[in-house]
Amino acid sequence: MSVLSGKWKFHILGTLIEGDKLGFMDLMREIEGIGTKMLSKELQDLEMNQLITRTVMNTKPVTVQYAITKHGKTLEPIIKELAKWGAAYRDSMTAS
Amino acid sequence: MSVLSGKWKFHILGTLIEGDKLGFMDLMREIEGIGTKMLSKELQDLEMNQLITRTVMNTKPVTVQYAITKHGKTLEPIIKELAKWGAAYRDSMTAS
DNA sequence: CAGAATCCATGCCGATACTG
DNA sequence: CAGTATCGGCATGGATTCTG
Repeated sequence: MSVLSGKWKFHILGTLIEGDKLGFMDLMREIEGIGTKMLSKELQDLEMNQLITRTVMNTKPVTVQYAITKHGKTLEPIIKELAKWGAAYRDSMTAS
Repeated sequence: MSVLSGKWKFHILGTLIEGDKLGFMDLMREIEGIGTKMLSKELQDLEMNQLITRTVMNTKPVTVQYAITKHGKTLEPIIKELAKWGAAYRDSMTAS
């Protein structure tokens, strides 16, 4: 299941699930810490695996929209669980 | 949530959840493909994060038992989901 | 059996600069 | 805006060997 490898895949998918239809810059802003290279690479991976779609708009400064596919949505419960678990995990660590 | 990074963490956790109390060799056999270095390293990671326990037995050739902790069990639903998803994903790819 | 140690290849991932 | 190109560091992870 190396489909979900990479530091950012889950985060990207999560962001895309919440806010449908996001542009490149939107993702950059939401994810915080990722660079253009990583983002575009991860995006390509996800597109290849048909978890997201990439749509180039015919506007002036050129915009692109990324969105979750039906297939990608099947990951929603997992991502939600993962997010919950992550939060709970952090809490339990506050015994520092 | 880089706690779950590394290629094998999920697989190890999954194996440990199904078959409670496994030795080093058991894991090697179950996981197939992993080497002693990776296995012991991942195991240490997981122990540090308190997801598994490591118990050294006082037997002749020395055996060690690894087991899931209560904390680790909270990951069970996620791992199960992930496994299901992985299977479904593979199926959907059989449109090659 | 359990694992640490060593050596080494791959590639992940980051910063910066450049293109359409 | 949305990337690609390039350079390079550092971590990941594999094969093999060695220890208690």
